[in-house]
Amino acid sequence: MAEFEFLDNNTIIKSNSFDLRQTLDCGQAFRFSLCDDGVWRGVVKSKILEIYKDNNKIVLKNVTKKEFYDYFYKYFSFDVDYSGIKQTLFADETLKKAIELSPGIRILKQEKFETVCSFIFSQNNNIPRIKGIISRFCENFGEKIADEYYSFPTAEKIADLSACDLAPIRAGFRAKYIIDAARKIASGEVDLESLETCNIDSARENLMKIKGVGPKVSECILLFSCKRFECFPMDVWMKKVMTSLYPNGLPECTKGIEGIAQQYLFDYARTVKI
DNA sequence: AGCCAGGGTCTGC
DNA sequence: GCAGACCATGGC
Repeated sequence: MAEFEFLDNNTIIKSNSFDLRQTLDCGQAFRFSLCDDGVWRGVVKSKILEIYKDNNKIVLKNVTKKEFYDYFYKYFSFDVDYSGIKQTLFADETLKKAIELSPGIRILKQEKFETVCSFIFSQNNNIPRIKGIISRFCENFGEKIADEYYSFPTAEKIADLSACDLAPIRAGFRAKYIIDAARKIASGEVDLESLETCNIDSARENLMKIKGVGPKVSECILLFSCKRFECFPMDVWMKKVMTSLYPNGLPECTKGIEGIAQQYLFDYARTVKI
């Protein structure tokens, strides 16, 4: 059976490694929400994405075959063999439990400037408030697409502002970091495009030229927008995981895909509250 | 009410 | 190199 079907301008996905809540609301993306009609909506590349589950299939509404293969195929990591990865990680008992809890997590390949800003906003912050700040950021400085839907602001637009212009979004001390990020990205001092292919340590160094981007935020950017699966963001939850579940370090089976293992463990830690 | 949050910077040893 | 204060804000 084919993994994808294309019908009436909708893309239909059949995969047992894709759960909408587990993927869109697991702390990697902050712009999706489950609406009252059961449809997940969010803005990606200035397009309102509508996704819902229909029996065993997932429907990407108004996404044509061409749009899917041009962009969303990689956005949703369908070029990644999740069943193989899960099989590899099953070698570890704890990871097996984590994966069985949330087998439908996928790491997204999100837009880079959006991911940089999102994880700068995330610093010393909680997920509900991160969403609020990002939402106000888009409302104030993005383009209106439809009622209550806005594109993510461009680096060029934000580069022309100053920190006090961001007061309405109530980002606190993070506002000045966003301005610094936008200016360095708009000027080319920090090249986001090279992050996917260049040496991983120079990718990290490059990102940390931005004020407010340290080790944890740079790992998140590389993992959630560049598919650098060896990156391993260490937040307070993952510190708990490491001290209580892996005092001797990560198991061998995670080698090269530490970031994917991390996302299962992050969700597991927050759900079972270890 | 007070602790905490997908941390980083700055200062002082 | 490393510990500790400090940072704005609001969710719970």
